[in-house]
Amino acid sequence: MNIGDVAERSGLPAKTIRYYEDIGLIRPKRGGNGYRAFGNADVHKLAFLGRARSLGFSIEECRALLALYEDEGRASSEVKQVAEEHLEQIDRKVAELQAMRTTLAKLIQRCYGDNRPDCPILDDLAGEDSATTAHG
Amino acid sequence: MNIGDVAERSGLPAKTIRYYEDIGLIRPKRGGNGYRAFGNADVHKLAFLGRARSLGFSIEECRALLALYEDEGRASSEVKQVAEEHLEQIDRKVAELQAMRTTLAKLIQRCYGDNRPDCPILDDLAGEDSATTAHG
DNA sequence: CCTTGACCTTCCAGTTGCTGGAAGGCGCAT
DNA sequence: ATGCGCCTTCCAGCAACTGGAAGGTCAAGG
Repeated sequence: MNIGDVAERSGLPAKTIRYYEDIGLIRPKRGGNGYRAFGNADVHKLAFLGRARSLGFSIEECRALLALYEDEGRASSEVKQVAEEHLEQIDRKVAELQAMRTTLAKLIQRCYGDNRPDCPILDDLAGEDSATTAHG
Repeated sequence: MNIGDVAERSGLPAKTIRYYEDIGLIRPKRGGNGYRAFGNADVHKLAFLGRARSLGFSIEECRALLALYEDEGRASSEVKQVAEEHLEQIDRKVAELQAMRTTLAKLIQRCYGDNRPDCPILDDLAGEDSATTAHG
């Protein structure tokens, strides 16, 4: 199978597949013409990676998950730990974004948004401590 | 004022301040020794930038906000629009993370996390369509 | 047989927002 | 003069790709 087919079947762009080979996530064979020659196992791995990435796992986490996947003797606790750490990471990120959201929404609400220059959003950013401020 | 003082007063690392000069967010003067010579206005701008960044505005959004801040004739609607677009961006990101979170939490819950190899998390990533699967 | 076009290859650069480090200059105290 | 702590510039690297240039390959059509 050539990279174009694999891209279609795995849902990943060809560029990304080449990149994944570069960083050692997959090791497709090569044909006599220099083209990558993928097998079904490669497609399967790539789809695995795509799903893991879509859950937000980093490349290194994906590498670890893939290794666990291929290790018949793994303990599911190892997988679970990777997943739990990632979940915590997500939760931290969500909390951070929610905090920003709260502050920003308050500022927006107080801004008239008309053609006059007075703006509580700018006032806040400028450090005028009116009411809302609660940054980083 | 030297960069060290400004870093302390603005809360931004010296490296970041130099970077902000590089990309044209600030334009401190220079003394005869080649050192940057900051004024209070620079410190103020940098603090503004720090707060905007802490609300998640991109550098380019910060640039726009700073320009609006310095434009006495601005309309607050312009500021509000920048802020509202950023708010929507945040909401999209939060939704994305929540979706990941939901899927991931379900998988984690179904994994025993013991020393046996069977693992619903890996099964899901491998594409075995049991129950939970719903990837991006 | 030759050309056309869609593939494939490699390599380099750019994205975002810094951060670290090397190599060297400046200013003050000893 | 020497040491220390500033300051300067420039180069590299992080994550995870993405775009594009320059060129090789392959199957089809004239």
